[in-house]
Amino acid sequence: MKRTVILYGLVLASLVFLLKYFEYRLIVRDLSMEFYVGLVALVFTGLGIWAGLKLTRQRIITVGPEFILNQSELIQLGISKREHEVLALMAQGLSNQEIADKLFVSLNTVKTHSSNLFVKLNASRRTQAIQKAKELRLIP
Amino acid sequence: MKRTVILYGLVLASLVFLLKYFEYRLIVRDLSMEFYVGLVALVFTGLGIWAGLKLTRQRIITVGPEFILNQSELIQLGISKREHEVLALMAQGLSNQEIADKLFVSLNTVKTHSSNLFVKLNASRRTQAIQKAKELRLIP
DNA sequence: AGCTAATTCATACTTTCGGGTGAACCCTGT
DNA sequence: ACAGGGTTCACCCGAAAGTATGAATTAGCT
Repeated sequence: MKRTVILYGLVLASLVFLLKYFEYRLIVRDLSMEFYVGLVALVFTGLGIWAGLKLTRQRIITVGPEFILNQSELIQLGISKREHEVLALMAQGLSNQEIADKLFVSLNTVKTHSSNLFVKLNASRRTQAIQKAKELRLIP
Repeated sequence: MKRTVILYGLVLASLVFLLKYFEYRLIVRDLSMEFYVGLVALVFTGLGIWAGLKLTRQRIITVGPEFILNQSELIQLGISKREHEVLALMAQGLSNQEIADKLFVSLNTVKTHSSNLFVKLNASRRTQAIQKAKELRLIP
């Protein structure tokens, strides 16, 4: 990323240098103006393509295993922190009792959280809630 | 893809047109040569970036949602076709009754299949089975 | 044809889930 | 100080899920 920007700057600088040189030759050898501009256009098009690909290649690689929490959807559905925790543990295949133990709360509390989750996610089963939550990128 | 190339051509053509116009102004108003060339460079850099991204976007999309069934693991665990079907429907958030209806079998049959699945996947809950199955790439 | 694995179904029983209701206790912001 | 949302917990009840066991049928393989 940084290297790409620096490289781009270097190429730009050297091109400015070449530009001046060609400008001199333009007067001396009377090269056509269109050719000169066309060359610049061509070079910078290639440069643009290269820079664009370089700058986005990172994203391409990290598309697979990357997880970005959809916070807006989380807010939209009104899912609280605790509920989100329960949802995540649910998706890992834990039972309500196991979730309760992990969060140091009672089984009933977990039941309340999950019940609220099902309403908010419009689901009637935990498996359905997990499926929907994954689609909405609420959990990895 | 095709549209991108055509669009690129159109932008190029209109830029040639603008070029001629500016060339005229250059003589009349004596605009700086460096400014003129800089403008062309800038525009074509942007154009290059845009074209490059457009032309490679197809690849980016198909990287993520690709799913390759892990057949060897499926055989290793001794999971049958029917069991695999049940597993897939399970992961979609369906209840045993819904799976039974979809496969035209009785609820008891689905229960048998799922019970066998849990043993083979070493899971004690359907959510756990789903989680493990996804890790092993048995389901998308 | 005979064997094996897969598929199907049933019955009975236990455990887990999910729905409904009510209530206490914090925080936070007005 | 009070309202509101979040968190916590309890009790009850019915539905769904999971366990165990047994058995009939079908399909593939030798």
